Amino acid sequence: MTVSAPKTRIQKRKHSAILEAALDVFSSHGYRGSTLDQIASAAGISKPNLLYYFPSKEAIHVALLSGLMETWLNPLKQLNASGQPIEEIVSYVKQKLDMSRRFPRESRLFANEIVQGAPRILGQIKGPLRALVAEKSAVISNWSKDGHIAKIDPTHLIFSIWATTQHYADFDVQVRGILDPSNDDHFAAAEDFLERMYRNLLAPD
Amino acid sequence: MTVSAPKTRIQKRKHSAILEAALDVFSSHGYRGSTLDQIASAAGISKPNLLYYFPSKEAIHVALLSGLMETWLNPLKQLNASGQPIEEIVSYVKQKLDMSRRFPRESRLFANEIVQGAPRILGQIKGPLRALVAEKSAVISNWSKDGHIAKIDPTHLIFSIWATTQHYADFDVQVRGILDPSNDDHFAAAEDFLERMYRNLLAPD
DNA sequence: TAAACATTTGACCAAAAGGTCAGCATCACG
DNA sequence: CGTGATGCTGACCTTTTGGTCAAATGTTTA
Repeated sequence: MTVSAPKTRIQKRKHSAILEAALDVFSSHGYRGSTLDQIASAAGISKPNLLYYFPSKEAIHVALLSGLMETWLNPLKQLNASGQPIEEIVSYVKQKLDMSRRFPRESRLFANEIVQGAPRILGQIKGPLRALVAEKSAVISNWSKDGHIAKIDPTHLIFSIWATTQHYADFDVQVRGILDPSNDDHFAAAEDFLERMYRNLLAPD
Repeated sequence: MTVSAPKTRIQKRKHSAILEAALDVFSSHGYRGSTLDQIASAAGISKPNLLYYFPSKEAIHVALLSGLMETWLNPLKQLNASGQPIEEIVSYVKQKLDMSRRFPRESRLFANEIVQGAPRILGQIKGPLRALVAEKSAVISNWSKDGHIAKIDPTHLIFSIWATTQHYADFDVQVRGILDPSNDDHFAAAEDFLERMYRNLLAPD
């Protein structure tokens, strides 16, 4: 069904046009709130044509999620056990915040999915994500043990980084509704705040 | 239509039964993902009966959201300008975390709504919530100015508290998928972590 | 260029879902 | 205990939506 391996030029173009449109639609209305007609229309094609490239609505959603999972995990993968501990973590925070700024749709896509129980990516969470967090938690734990950073729970540290950075993408309307709407660049202030927070937290006792 | 002011005993009971059921359903599937049949069934009544008490699906959703908004804002309202600054803020963090533990459905209801652009409560966000945040930000700013706490951006402080505490309700499946699933009480560890993080952040320079 | 293959779509289908309504059941109260 | 108000439901309606299909159009290549 051309799903797994697009071959021709036209297939590649349509494939990515559909995924781009689907990202737009799914991220702003959630899975159930999105319709094939919306996605097709956003991609500039007809609904049957859409279903020529993907066998079902769910297949599009799954393709999006698993295709983006890698991108999403990448910053954490880069956390380097041989680097400067505090700089490594602060750099991770900044990268995550930057992803919220540059890829808010991707963040909201995952947020929508997870808030509703992650029915389609629970496996990825309990598998690769869990393993990655375990690995990097161990790295952070060692930094704690060696006195390079304060003794904190590494997993909850990671959770807090996800929460504080993704907040600016996932709850964007709330952030904008509360801050001065004319000021579009709340990310600079957010970065200052978060850098300070994590440096204070991590400074060894 | 009995919507605004339930009178009889039976109306009161059914009204709250419906809202309770709707909270369950809406919070786990989102607005579009929930059906009147699901809600009716969860409330133990028929769909026409449900529509006897509420004029529409949307009316139920709106009733839920606005009814819960007050509860949701309450902890922040209690932030006392005359109290001990750091203790006031730490206490706010603990209260918010406790709400995530005790009322995860309510948290997810709002999360679902806001991630999708808050179509039904944007007014409440730009109105009462914005005003409350402005008021309490001013309080925190004064504490900074008077040297009782570090000089940090008060609004981003509030955002970070919302993000880190609500994370444990909104992204519950992810948290459970990553932590040891047999250990059900990650809230204790979360509280230790967050208390430490905010005390370190707020300690005056 | 013509056969083989790929792409596209209008028309259609069945199921799901929000909502209506006429009439039956039940309750409160004089 | 009778009557008016309140509560309840099966049957039905309409719209939306995911998905199918035969036929038409476009592209590739021997």
